[in-house]
Amino acid sequence: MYQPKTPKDIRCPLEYGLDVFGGKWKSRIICVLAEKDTLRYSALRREMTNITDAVLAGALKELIRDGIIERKQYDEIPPRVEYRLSEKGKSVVPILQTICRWSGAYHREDSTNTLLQCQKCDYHLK
Amino acid sequence: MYQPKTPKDIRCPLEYGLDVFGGKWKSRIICVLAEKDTLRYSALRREMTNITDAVLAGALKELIRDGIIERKQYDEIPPRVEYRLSEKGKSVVPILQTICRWSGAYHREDSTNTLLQCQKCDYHLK
DNA sequence: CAGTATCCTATTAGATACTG
DNA sequence: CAGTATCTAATAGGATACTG
Repeated sequence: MYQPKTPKDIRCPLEYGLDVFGGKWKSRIICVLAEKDTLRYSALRREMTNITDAVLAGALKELIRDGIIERKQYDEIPPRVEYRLSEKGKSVVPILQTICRWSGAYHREDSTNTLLQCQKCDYHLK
Repeated sequence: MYQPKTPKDIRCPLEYGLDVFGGKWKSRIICVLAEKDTLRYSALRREMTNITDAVLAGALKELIRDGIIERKQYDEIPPRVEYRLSEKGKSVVPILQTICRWSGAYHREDSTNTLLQCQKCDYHLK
């Protein structure tokens, strides 16, 4: 997990937003949860393809801290933890779709390297 | 300037978009150029407050490569170079404003640490 | 003036092993 | 199962000096 020594100088709302859903994994996590609604930790990791636990757990913590996703823990054995978007989290989805739609015109898929979870995204863009 | 060894796995339009205007400086540069229209290198650096040449020049190169800004060089002495948003660059401004508007509800300014160039942004949010 | 070149640090991301 | 603890690697970002 990562922890900056200096508390990150976020100096305007725009920078705050880009920090909340920027980075390599956060937007993917939000997209997957937007589609699947509720996922257990292991299912979420499977959807992400190639993320490691250290990185996934770190990203989830930040998303929880920023109020984007909610974590619900069931005290069972074996343990069960479910993740889903909060209302705030759901409110960023249209923004991500807007970015996606804007980029769609410029980012032509080389077909060898496209995310499965973005087929939904492409569908919405038609 | 920075140059990744592996060519960055951008796997969907969303990731492309976040790459184009994400990072610490790119969105600021776009905002400043959206407001000032055309700026020389030195004026742009002045607007950014605390950016170094190495970092500014690197960010500008990426923005040019991605077609967001245009560079016009006048062969004078002393040299003059002007930067401005391309049409593609102008088309991202509404997206940045959307993010800004979304974040505005959550990012409460601590007033000690707010960007000058975001006063315009705040103005638009009223 | 408008950058490059070089070196350095901080942060992000990844690999691997381990645990309640 | 759902993580944490460590360690390492890659990269974004920064400081400083220099140049056509």
